[in-house]
Amino acid sequence: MANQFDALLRRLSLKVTPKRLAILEILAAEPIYLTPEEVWTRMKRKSTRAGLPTVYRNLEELSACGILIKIVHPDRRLYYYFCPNDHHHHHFVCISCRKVEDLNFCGLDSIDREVRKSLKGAVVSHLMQVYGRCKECLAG
Amino acid sequence: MANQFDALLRRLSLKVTPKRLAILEILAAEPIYLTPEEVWTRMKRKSTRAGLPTVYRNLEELSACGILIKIVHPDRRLYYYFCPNDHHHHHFVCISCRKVEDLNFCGLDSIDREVRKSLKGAVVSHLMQVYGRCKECLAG
DNA sequence: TCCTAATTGAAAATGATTTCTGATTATAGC
DNA sequence: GCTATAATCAGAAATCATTTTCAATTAGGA
Repeated sequence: MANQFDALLRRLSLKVTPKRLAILEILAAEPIYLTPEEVWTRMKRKSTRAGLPTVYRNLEELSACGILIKIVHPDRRLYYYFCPNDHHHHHFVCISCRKVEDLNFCGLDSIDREVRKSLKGAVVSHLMQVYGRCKECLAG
Repeated sequence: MANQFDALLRRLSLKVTPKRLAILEILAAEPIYLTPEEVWTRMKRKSTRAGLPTVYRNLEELSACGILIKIVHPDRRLYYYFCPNDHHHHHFVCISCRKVEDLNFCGLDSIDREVRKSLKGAVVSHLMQVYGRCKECLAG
């Protein structure tokens, strides 16, 4: 199996195309949230040229089936995509270098309990992003 | 003092204009996140006609100085604005009726401690939104 | 009241994302 | 391997929330 994502795509009955593999390789290579356009630029560098709409479509598809995580930038109206290697979806995002680090802490259990108890509602999903500066950016 | 926001605006050295007051009144009247366009529509109903750019400008300004809270919808690429009456910025947002309720629980202290200790980074800001169905929508 | 800077409206611009169309390509079945 | 076919693709054009521009108006201090 030339590529680690080959089997993953097949399992999800998505065709294994050079574009899809390139996108996944780029995102798997750096633990950073990238915009569709940044992924596209990196593809050109790797001489896997693709149309921007293709990049958008694939990122959307791959995040829809759970391979990638998609977030919105809270200030600019942009989508960012990230390839997590584990299943923990809470991140510390450095506002300088955009590096992503995992947060071991997840307060969702307490939140779920709180919503159920005092609001009598039901939690469907949640979004938690913590922004700051990472160790390296604080030093530099 | 004809209007409760009069003094607030003066304190922030923002001119007290009919449009600004109308926007604040609309948002203060319902505990719901509204899009700029929804605010604009409600202004027309109140016969305080304003241009859409004016609504955008004011919402941006008012959220910049902390009177309003601005979030991005995680799926559609829209801005939502909300007028909090207290200072607690964690919300439970009903995905059916869009009503906003406060969450007493805030895990930021623990997160801050975690980031400082194990990542050696510094938290600058955070975004937590919990989506679900409120009591009424669960019943209806 | 007058002056000046802030605010506003209307139209045009922006820019990320999506849609459309007609090629191209991966893969299942032979 | 070969073929059929459904998925995928590129490029151009469209979409649409938001922003900018600029001339006209207005709020608030002097």
